[in-house]
Amino acid sequence: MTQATLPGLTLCNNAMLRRATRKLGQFYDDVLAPSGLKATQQGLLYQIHIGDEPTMGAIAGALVMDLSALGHTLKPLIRDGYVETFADPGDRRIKRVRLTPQGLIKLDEAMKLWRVAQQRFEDMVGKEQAAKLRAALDDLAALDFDLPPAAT
Amino acid sequence: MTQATLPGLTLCNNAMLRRATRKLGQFYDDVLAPSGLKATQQGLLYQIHIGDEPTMGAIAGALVMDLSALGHTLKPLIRDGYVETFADPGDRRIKRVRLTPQGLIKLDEAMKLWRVAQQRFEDMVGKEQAAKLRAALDDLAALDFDLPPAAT
DNA sequence: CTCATAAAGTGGCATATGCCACTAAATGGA
DNA sequence: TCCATTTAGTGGCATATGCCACTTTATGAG
Repeated sequence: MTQATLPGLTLCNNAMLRRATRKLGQFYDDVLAPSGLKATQQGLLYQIHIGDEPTMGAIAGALVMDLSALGHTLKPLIRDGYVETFADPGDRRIKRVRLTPQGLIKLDEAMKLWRVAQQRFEDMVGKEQAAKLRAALDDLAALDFDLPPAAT
Repeated sequence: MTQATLPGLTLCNNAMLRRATRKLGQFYDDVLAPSGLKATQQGLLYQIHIGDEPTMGAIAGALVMDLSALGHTLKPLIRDGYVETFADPGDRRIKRVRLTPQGLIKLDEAMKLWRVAQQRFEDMVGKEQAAKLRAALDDLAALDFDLPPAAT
């Protein structure tokens, strides 16, 4: 009960991650603002771009994101004409995604700004440090939390 | 244009951070589910708990969160009777926040689950590694991105 | 004391994300 | 061939977060 000695939330891996995400998100968003895209949208356009007309599921998987969340996030981009979807000819359950010409132009524009943000970030924390952090985060995203005990 | 050689979004510090946050968030949320709280809510209740009837601004600052976002996030917790607010007697612009008795009970319940998640996480990535990650994320949240060039 | 300005929140609007219940389409038997 | 099951998305609902325009209080000149 002596809350004077209670540890801060600095001990929670999840809370720290969210907090850092808010901070960095604000920074990248600020730099990307002139393009009219949020950092999340730039990242999503890029992910679509580097794929070969990826399916919704493939994108969601790559981004470790819920499929329905991806669908929601895609809506404003489709509305604004940056992205379009089409049913896979071979399997009509599957919906594929691609950038429109406008989307490609917008992505180029956003990438220029992204490089600025990325560079400024790495100038502050150090290229090495940044790479190490990304590697750690990559590992994190790949973890498999299932099966609590799983002994034997 | 040869997208075959385009680097994955693995290079974007921000994207990696968000991705890891989604992953870890799902894990902590899963473990906390029996309490009915999301990990963000548990973290917020805890932050309020360790403070001395903190002001909205103080909480937002500690969590590196927008003040209005905090206000929004607090609503369901107030609605569910876990948190209550009251005007500071000395400065009526200031609103202070505290847990209700119910909120304290719920926090205890959630903390038990949180420890399980935290422990399982550290068993997987290693206590050392987790601490290092948190430290890095803490530094990140403390960065000051203002003044781009700032030479001379 | 009076008013311009700063400080602290609120509300509205928009995106980010998740879960769940459903629908549509493909698949694997019987 | 026909149906139970699985796969891929959609829509609705709820929380997480931000920005911006205001409203309410304090404060600090004058």
